Amino acid sequence: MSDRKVISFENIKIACKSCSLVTLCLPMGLDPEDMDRLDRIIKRSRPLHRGDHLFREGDAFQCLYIVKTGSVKTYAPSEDGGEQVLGFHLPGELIGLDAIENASHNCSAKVLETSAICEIPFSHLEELSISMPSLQHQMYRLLSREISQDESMLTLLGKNNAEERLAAFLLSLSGRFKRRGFSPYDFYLSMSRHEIGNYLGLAVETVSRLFTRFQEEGLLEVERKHIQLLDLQRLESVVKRSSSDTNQIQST
Amino acid sequence: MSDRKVISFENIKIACKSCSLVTLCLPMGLDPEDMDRLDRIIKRSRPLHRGDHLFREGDAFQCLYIVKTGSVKTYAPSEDGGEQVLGFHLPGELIGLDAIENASHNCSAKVLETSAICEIPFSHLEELSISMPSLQHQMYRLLSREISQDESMLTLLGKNNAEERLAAFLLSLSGRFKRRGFSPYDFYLSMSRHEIGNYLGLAVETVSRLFTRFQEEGLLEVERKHIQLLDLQRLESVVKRSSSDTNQIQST
DNA sequence: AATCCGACTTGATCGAGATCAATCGAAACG
DNA sequence: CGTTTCGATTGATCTCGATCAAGTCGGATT
Repeated sequence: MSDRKVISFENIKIACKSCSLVTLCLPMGLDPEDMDRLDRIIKRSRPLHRGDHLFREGDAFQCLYIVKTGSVKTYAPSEDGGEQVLGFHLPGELIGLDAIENASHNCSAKVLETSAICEIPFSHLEELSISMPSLQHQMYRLLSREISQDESMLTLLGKNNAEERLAAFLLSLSGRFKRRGFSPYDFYLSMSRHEIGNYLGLAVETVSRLFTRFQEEGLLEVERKHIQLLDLQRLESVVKRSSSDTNQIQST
Repeated sequence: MSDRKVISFENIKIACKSCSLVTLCLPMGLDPEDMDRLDRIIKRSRPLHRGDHLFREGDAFQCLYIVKTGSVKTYAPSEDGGEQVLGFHLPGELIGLDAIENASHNCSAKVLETSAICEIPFSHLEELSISMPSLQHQMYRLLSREISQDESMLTLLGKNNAEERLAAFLLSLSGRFKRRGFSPYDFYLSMSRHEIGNYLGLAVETVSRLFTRFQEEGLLEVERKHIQLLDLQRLESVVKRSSSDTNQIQST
């Protein structure tokens, strides 16, 4: 009990109510009693390591997953070994929502670095949400948010050029780090240039060149995976001046 | 009561249990009693006409909408008058799910042709789903399906070229028409070339040229908005041979 | 019937970003 | 500690689809 190692292992198994993510995670806004009930169905396994899968495309859908620490990427593999990266997931973010419908996963999820993950058996969660309106409401909200995010990603891919896409990506990470109490200016990328390019519909070389260019323009400092954003304002203006006169439709 | 006009008007206000869409719409799978309870909160207004809005970006979120007849497009307007088309919605499809989270719509919805629409006040629906587990389950399924669809759209935009995108679009329409009891081979497009291009991240001219090319190749017959798909198999193979060696990531 | 207007088509040209190729450099490993 | 490997960078070239520029066609208006 007084052994340091044991204590640090137990930290991983911390309950929701004591978890620093409680304000932006699934149990957000539940009253203490409801949070305890939810807490009881959540499984907290030992940490996963770089390259481990939470699930693979085609696996039976059993659980939703929440990143507690570390990061995860989700991607849709294609027959020929290629893949489309669908998202990068930071602490507090829910993974697997797209699997509810056909009861099997239609994407894979792989951890990008040593990560602690909470597992939530969906059948229990659904059961619980019948008798817990606030949890049901929270589920609707989170599902809806996922849709909104995918839609803005569709707009990014449909309307924005390479430069705007990368700037938007960096700003998204920045904002999410900030909300989690990390620096919005200074962080490490847990994904490769390849994965960033894949996610943004760009070639690796393009991503690499853009990092170089952004650095030359004084927007950021980059060294391998270490990123320092020097001018958020200007980075935002890179995204804003998007699609100014492309693909417009006259209102009919 | 015996007046033809009244009867035909009442047809629009047909209850879920008598609606031909019942097998692929929100009430799908509910038992008769539950279906009646749901039915009672659904509003069926008079038909809307081409160009009418169901809602606009920024509107307070009150209702979900279901297309009963006709078709609707959803799109995200941008300051400068441009827009990103997010989807085209056919009978039985639910609209507005992305608005639950922040209680206001973050896209607009406009009917493409004279359409009958069912309105479902969300607060009532949520209330109802507390005491109706099957409805809650159905909502989870539909929200999850929307996420899956957006994700495959992301893959389409991220990995597929113009030809593959248009083929995929036509096949998607074809399949959805088929499920609704319409011909999967012969249909009319309710959206313009502009809107198709916008949706697929392509210029109008590209869409137009592709229709011409597909016709030359004997894949389809096109005349204005009238489309006849002559070879679904081959059209599928156009989509399949996608992203064969682009943006692949070696499994690490 | 004339004309007007917007949707669509077709052709010519251009450019952003993909692809190809070479090199570098850091981490991993025997 | 040298060697291997894989990610990242940089340069050169090519290509798909955007853009620019005319036309064409059909439906609506008068």
